[in-house]
Amino acid sequence: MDKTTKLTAAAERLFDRHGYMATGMDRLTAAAGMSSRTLYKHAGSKAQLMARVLTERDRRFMARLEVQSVDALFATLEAWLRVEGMRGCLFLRSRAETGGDTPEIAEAVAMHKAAFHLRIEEVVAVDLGRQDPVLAEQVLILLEGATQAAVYRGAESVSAARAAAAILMERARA
Amino acid sequence: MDKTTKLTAAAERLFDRHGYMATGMDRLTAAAGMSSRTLYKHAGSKAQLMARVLTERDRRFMARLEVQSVDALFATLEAWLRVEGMRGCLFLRSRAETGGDTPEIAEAVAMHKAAFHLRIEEVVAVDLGRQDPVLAEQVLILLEGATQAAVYRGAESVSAARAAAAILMERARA
DNA sequence: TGTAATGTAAAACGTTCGTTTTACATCGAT
DNA sequence: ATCGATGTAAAACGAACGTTTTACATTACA
Repeated sequence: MDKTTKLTAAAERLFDRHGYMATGMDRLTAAAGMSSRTLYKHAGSKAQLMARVLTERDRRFMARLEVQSVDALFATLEAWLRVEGMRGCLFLRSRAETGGDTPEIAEAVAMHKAAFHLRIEEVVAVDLGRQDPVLAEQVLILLEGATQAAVYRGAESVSAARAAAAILMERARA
Repeated sequence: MDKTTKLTAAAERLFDRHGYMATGMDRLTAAAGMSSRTLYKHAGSKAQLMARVLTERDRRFMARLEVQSVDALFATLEAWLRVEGMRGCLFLRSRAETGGDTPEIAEAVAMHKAAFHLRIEEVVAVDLGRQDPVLAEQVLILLEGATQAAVYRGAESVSAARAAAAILMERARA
């Protein structure tokens, strides 16, 4: 396993579990199994490491969202949350912890959220046979809400969101 | 204005704007206009200050949620977000930044979210004339989702969530 | 065989962290 | 007039922060 990959994976796990700011570089070196010198050669800085974790996560997450129906979006989210854990959106969390003041992180978050929004608009258009920006916004809100609610309500919140989306889709079709 | 109140208000603003961990005590003393000695006399510790900010915010927020209809919940949320800013849920953010490992904070968050959930179930029951746990869960998800989406989509996300809730309520009534 | 790259282990950098302490001022109630 | 409470200003605490450096080992290729 590549050193950089191992580092990024370890960082993602620790950032998610303990928070970005609360995760020190010593904890990272221990988890990644490398010296701080090697870590900095691959990471550059903590901010760059955070940004790389986000772009890598964006790649993995968006790959899963290549589906054809709104219902499949929720099925995908549920599987994702069960595997990756339910501690809230790592993108918005990074933005909140840095106050949006770290350019490389703010940019990675903005890119992801723009792609996320666009993908949902596309899936809604395919599923519905026409564009519907308001409905897409509602689906986005249900996905964000399920992610957020799952933190304290558990994975069943995705089922509730899924059912709500089905109702909205049904009504939009009629 | 009471010293403790002033401190709590300043802390809430800084925690929201820059993040909990990224806000140092020196920044707090400057913003609250008091020496560190006085600050610690009133705050106890940073964790206790965080917990107090949360319980105080819970009080203010829940007071606004004393409404009789689901639609009013969204009207209230929109007004809240416009006044208080849209940087995500301060409760879940505190939990994420501490990894849930600080008991007093984890407890404050749990209390708030339990009260929040209960209030929504009550409002749904009043509005609908009967209990509907699934619908209440969906309204909760729409409220959480609008709060989260508003961070990058703006306050109009609340309007979209509000319209979605209206559709779900209408269908539940039929 | 030798050299350049890549790694580790560990100390050290200066800064900032949360918190406590020291020394001194102000002020209302007795 | 004084005592106790309450405040400020500022230094100091040890620990942890992100980052760099020093000294040394391993490996791969010319």
